[in-house]
Amino acid sequence: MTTMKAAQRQAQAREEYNAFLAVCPSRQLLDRISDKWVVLILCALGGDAAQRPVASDAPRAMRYSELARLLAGVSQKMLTQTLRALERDGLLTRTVTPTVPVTVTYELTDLGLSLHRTTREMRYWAQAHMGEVLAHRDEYDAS
Amino acid sequence: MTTMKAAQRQAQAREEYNAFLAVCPSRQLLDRISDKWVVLILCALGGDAAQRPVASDAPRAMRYSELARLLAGVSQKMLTQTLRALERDGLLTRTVTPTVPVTVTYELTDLGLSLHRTTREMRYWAQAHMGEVLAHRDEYDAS
DNA sequence: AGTGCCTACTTCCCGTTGGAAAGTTTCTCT
DNA sequence: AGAGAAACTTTCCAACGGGAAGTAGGCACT
Repeated sequence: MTTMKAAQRQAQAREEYNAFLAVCPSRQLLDRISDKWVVLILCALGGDAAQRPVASDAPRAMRYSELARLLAGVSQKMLTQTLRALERDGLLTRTVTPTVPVTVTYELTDLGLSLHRTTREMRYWAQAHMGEVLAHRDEYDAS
Repeated sequence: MTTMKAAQRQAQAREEYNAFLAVCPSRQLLDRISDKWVVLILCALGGDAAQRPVASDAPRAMRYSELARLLAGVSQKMLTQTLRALERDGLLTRTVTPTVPVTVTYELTDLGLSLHRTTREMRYWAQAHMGEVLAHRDEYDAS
C-alpha cells in the first residue's frame, strides 16, 4: 500500500470513486471542475490565451488583475472565490509579494497542470465546433 | 470555401473564435458545456457508467428515467432542460416511441460523441485525483 | 364507468448562488 | 492632505436551480 506507484494509486482510486453517485466525493469534485470560471482560469494559467495553439503557449504565473482582464465578464467576487477554492484543492498556488501596492500571482501546480490538458480541450472544442452548433440551433429553432 | 475539409474548417474556426472574449459565441458555448449536468449526461450517454473503463463501455441510447436514475441528484426540471439544450445544439437526438406509456430515448450524435471524449477525461480525472485533492484540502484547512 | 397507474414532463414556490457596484486597506507620491 | 493603485470584501438584488405537486394520454383492472 505504502509502496504503490502513482499509476497504481490512480487505478485504485478509479475503483473506489464513482462520480455518478451524488454522495461520492469525486462527484463533488467533478461538479466543482465542471464550472465555467474554473475552466477559463485553468486555460488562462495554462498559457493558451491565444485563439489557437502557438509556440509561445506555456503555463505561466499571472497576476490577479491580469486574470480579471483576460477573463472578460468575471466579477471580482467570483474570481477571488474560484481562485481560493482552486488553491485549497491544490490546483494552483497563490503568492503574495509585499510590493506597494501588493502583488498577488497565481500559478498552476502539477496537479492543476494535469487538469489543464482537459480544460484546454474543452475550449478548443467550443471554438472548433461553434459553427456546427450554430447551424443546429438554426435548424432546431426553425421547426 | 465550400470545398473545405473538416480539418480546415476547424482550423479556421479556431482563428475566428476566442472563448476568452465575453461577447464571443464560443464563450457562450464553453459556458454551456462547462456545466456539471452536461458533463454527467454526456458521460452517461457515452457509455462510461462504470467506475472505470471496461470493455462493455460503448455509447448507447438511454431512456429519460434511466438517465434520471443514473445521475443521482438531478431534478427532473434540470434534466429535461439540459437535454433539450443539448438537442438544440445538435449534441444528442431525442426519439419518442408511441408505446404506452410513451418511451423517450436520448442518444449522442457524432458531434456529441466528439465532446464526450473530453467529458470522460474530466470524470476520470476527478475520480483519479480525489485523494490528492482531499489531502490538499486538509493541509489548507489546517493552516 | 370509474379509479388507478405509468412515463415524461411542466409549473409553482422559494432558498441559494452569482453579478454590479461601492467600500476597505495599505502605502507612496505630490 | 488628498489622490491613486492592487486586491480584495461587503452589500444588495436579480436570476438560477431544487423540491414538490400537478398534467397528459392511454391501458387495465373492478
